[in-house]
Amino acid sequence: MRPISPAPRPQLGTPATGMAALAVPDPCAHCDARPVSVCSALEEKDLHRLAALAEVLEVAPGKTFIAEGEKPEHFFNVTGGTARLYKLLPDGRRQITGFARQGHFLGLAVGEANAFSAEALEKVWVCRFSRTRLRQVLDDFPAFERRLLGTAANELVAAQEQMLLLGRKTARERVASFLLAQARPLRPCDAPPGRFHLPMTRTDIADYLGLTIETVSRTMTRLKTEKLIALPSPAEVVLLDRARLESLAGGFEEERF
Amino acid sequence: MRPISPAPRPQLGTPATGMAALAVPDPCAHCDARPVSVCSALEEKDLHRLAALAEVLEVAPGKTFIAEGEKPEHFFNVTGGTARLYKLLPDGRRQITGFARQGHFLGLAVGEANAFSAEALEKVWVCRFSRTRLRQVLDDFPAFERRLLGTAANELVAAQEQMLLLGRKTARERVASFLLAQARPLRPCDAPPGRFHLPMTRTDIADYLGLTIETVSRTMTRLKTEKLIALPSPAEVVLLDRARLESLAGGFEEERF
DNA sequence: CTGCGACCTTGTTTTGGATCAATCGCTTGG
DNA sequence: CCAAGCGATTGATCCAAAACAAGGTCGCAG
Repeated sequence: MRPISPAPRPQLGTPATGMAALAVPDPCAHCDARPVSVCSALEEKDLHRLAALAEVLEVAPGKTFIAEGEKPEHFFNVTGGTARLYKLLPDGRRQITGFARQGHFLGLAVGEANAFSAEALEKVWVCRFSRTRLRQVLDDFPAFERRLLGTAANELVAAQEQMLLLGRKTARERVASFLLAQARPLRPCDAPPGRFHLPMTRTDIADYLGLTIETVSRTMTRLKTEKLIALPSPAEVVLLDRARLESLAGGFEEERF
Repeated sequence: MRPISPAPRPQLGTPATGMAALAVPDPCAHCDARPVSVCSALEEKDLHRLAALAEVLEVAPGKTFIAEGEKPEHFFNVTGGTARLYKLLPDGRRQITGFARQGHFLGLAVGEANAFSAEALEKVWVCRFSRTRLRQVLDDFPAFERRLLGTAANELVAAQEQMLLLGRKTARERVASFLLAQARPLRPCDAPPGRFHLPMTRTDIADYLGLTIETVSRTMTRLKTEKLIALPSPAEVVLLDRARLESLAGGFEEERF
């Protein structure tokens, strides 16, 4: 595993074309950690071969590029922007199962139907592979398959964490957990930013945390009045007291005053 | 993929030793479907080689064989019995993330710590591999790795379904979904039984569905008085009206009378 | 047989978050 | 400039499920 040196690399919020679409952020200089990605385990020569099998697409905000229940035709690597992944009940209740950012792999779904829908929150760039070629790709790139297994294992861990949140945490604990997760950098070794932008609406946050929009709003307001966070604007968050947020998110009893 | 013909195979509730520990139920005569399992994609000769790398263990009821937060030393294939998989919050709140039955694979966890604990509900038989040999096993058995990826993808789909349940379904819908899932046979092509045994307590069910024990009990009682199910004993369930249960579980509006 | 402990059920009260209902600020388009 | 529309916030009320509280049933050890 080493830097994919001379190839241009996409920045968050910029499109990526050709081979660059498969690239990922530079590994950390100290620990070599990178966000889990389709190709982060591949050598440069393999990247070129893989790029020939892929198409690069730009998805406009609000556009659905994976539809729950439909036959899976492709698999995707998100290279920029953010997408919401969700499931619906027949009466319209929605559960967002995750937000896909740069490096996220979509379409592992086995069987006859996609288990969820994916919709661009903001402009999204994806690198798309034909599903019929997946077998070929896996056979040709053993490192790719190994990496995919690692990706899936990571997602499974995240899904279990989310089940704990949805099944057993209070609204306050859920929002604290969410804000801390959003503050997590793409490369785990980077320092988490104290200030960041939320690309999703309050409705998205509510549907992700199993709450209503009103409860999300009230809870954020309360965290603000308690000086745990600041909200320069509804979509800008500043973490003012990370320690107390961590303790809240982890489900520790709240200290009494 | 074909039957592992002459090898003895474990029955639910019976121990398995030696190579049989790696075996799975007979494939369905009609569709060749089997429960997802470590070895269900392997040829018989590979099974023998793989068996040499594994130990067979019997886990007594109540015993924890994977502990959340500890360094993962092994990975497991459950060959009989049922285990609860759970995460805890510091104050003791518990979320059961799943129940592992015959064929379930445990320990894909990446990184330095197990993401959950696993505890035998009833007597459990597992086939255990040393984690340090995982790399070797994956390298030696490409079909194993492919199967593992399929397993992980299936679990991811189940986890997303559970997130929908925990985030957006009512108590009634959760219990209906749970009962139907418990009625699902190990081989998907088999007809689901109309009557089955619940190996877990009401407390386990509550911690799996994000409810309290009282709500689970009341909801089951109500389904019983409405003749959707019968409960010959607390642990024996008979599905009396599968269609209405499916509709309930799927989140369709309840029909008015 | 009796007493104990686990587990389950049922009744009552409480409450966290949902629901219903405005209002406020932006942005956009006329 | 104003109107319309959308997202966010805030307030008032409601309710599904939690919490609290008894009992009941069963299996088992003494």
